[in-house]
Amino acid sequence: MVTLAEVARHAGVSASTVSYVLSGKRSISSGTRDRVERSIKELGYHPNAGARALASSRSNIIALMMPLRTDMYVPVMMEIAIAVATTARAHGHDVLLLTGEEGPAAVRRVVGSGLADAMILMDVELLDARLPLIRETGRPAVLIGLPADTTGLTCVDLDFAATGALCAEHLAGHGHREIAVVGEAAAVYERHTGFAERTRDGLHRRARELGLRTLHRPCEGSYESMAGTLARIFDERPGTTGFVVQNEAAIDPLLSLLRQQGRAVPEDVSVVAICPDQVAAQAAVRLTSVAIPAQEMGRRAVELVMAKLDGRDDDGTRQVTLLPPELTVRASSGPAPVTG
Amino acid sequence: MVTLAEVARHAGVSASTVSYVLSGKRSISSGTRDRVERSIKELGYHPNAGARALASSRSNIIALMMPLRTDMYVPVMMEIAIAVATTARAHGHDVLLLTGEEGPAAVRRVVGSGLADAMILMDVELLDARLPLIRETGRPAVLIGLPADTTGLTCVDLDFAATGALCAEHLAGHGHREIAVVGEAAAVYERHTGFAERTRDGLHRRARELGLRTLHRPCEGSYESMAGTLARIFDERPGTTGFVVQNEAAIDPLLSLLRQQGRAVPEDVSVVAICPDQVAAQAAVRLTSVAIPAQEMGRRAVELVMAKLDGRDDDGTRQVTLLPPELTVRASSGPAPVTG
DNA sequence: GCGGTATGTTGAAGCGCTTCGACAACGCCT
DNA sequence: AGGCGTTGTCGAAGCGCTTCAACATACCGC
Repeated sequence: MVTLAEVARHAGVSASTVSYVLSGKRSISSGTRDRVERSIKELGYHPNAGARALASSRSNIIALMMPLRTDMYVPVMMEIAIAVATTARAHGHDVLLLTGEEGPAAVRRVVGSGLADAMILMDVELLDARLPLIRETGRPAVLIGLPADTTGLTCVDLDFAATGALCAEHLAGHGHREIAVVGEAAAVYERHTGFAERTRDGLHRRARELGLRTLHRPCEGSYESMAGTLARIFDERPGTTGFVVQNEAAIDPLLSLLRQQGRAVPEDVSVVAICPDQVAAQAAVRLTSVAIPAQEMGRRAVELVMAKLDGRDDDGTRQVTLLPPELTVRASSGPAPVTG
Repeated sequence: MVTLAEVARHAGVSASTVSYVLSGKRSISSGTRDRVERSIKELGYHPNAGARALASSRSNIIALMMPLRTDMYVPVMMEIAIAVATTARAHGHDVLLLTGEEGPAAVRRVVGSGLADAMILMDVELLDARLPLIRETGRPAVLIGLPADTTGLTCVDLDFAATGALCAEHLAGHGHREIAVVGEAAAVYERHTGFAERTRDGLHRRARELGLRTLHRPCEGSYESMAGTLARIFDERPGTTGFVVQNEAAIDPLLSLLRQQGRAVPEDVSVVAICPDQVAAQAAVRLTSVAIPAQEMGRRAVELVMAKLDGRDDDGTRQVTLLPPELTVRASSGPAPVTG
């Protein structure tokens, strides 16, 4: 392996000069810089990451903690992960992938060893066991998701309450009076992952203001469970004409079942989904949907982390970034059918 | 931050002794070991990763290179990634997540800087641009997938040729004579990601041996493209009674469309999918399928990497590990309908 | 032509760990 | 009792980089 010293010798300068050329922390005459850069290229030099981390106490790595759960919608996680990795690289950082498996201990390990300069946590629960650690270590961290108490924390998330409200408004605007919400799997609510509850509550509140009747039912993603859920919904509220689906896995089953039952979308029943645009566009009926801005969330999280690492900490204000939901009208929603 | 030296002082031993307690590379009397371990716990010591990497030229990090593509089935990738991370942790290693974005340069960077001790590459193409680098750097690497030329490389993959053959056998065994294969998106074949072609070829060969007529059609995952593909299949081969689906995204659309056309599964038409078990079990009809052992692939890849890092290199033999396919019979396949 | 400020470059001191060779202390054998 | 191999511990030399203080040089106004 080529070392900095060899580059220095080759270029006829001192090691520190090479270092300053690399980091740009000191001004260097363009002549020297050129010579050094040429030597670097010629020798195929790559700075040693360990030595760098040791000397500068900066690893240029940020840790991304992902859950292990399988009841979350995986493509969204993946999209966030990729956005995080891509954005981090654009800032000269790499991403360490941590699974939830180790739990809070992973935070301690990674922070304690100086392996990562900062962390991004996904799948945050309302009372997340990792939060105390994050607060006490004081290492830069950004959460994707919203815990119950956000004091001292920086969070990014879609504004799910507004998302729920937006869905209610859209359906109300088309004259629907009774709507059903196909929620996430029951386990998601039990675990108190905030987003599902915030969506539900935001939707309920706005629906009440608009005079809508709502019915909220959790649902596993499978075809069978969707069948059961749907039957119970129409059983309890035969007048239901609008659906909001939050569990992406339930989308295809729902559309299948509705068609099977002879209910046309959007003529008889309108459907609004909360899902990535790609999913909405590829479904059997092109779905009116509120997008989950996975990429944007990942990107923002990294930007916030970088700001902290660079010490431009926005006064510690505006700690919670809620992305405004955007509803795209496609082919699955329309005026409520004229009854009676 | 607590350092090794402080632990040593606290325990009344030398720094090297603490180091040897930690690494176990030298025998230590149980008395000393206890004292050191107690000090470590008491002081909350975590070895500094950078210093360790510098001194030992081992970072205890393995890099996982994932593609950025969106035409691959994401959940499988994710499952592999998580299995890799989990298994790596069990071996005391962490995982660095690299996206395809940087391309081959990422290999050079990560290897050159000593950031990672080894690499695992996913989404390997037949003529992958990363392979020459891998070969020349000589760093331990394992591919998930099979390139055209595997000399000097270690690979893990599902035996897709056998998978295709197995599907043909299953359908032939039930008396089907004309079968259609719904393949991956055309882009996947154009990119020459080996698995799709190997499945196709394996299936064709066995089908010919068994006297089956086959028709292979690539298919994007969307509902619309599946509709088009299906129409063309029945147009060209009205007698088709068996389907093999390789594109997971096409599964739900296919089942929907078949039902819509009044073709009952499995009475009129049998369907065999190549997909993760979970997908097969959750579909509208529980699918007879060949599982994609994502977890197993991730786990194996890490085990192989670890073997290389530990110098137990299995004589360099058995470089290619092909996992045997397993077909699970569920509710979507059965005897071919009696014609005439 | 002088003090003073920029500007460019350098030597040396670590960063916290691993690891090698040395060494003491302790049986054990003959 | 003397030499032997074993076992447990230590000191010191780095690993390759960053960064500080110091220095050399050039340039400015007066």
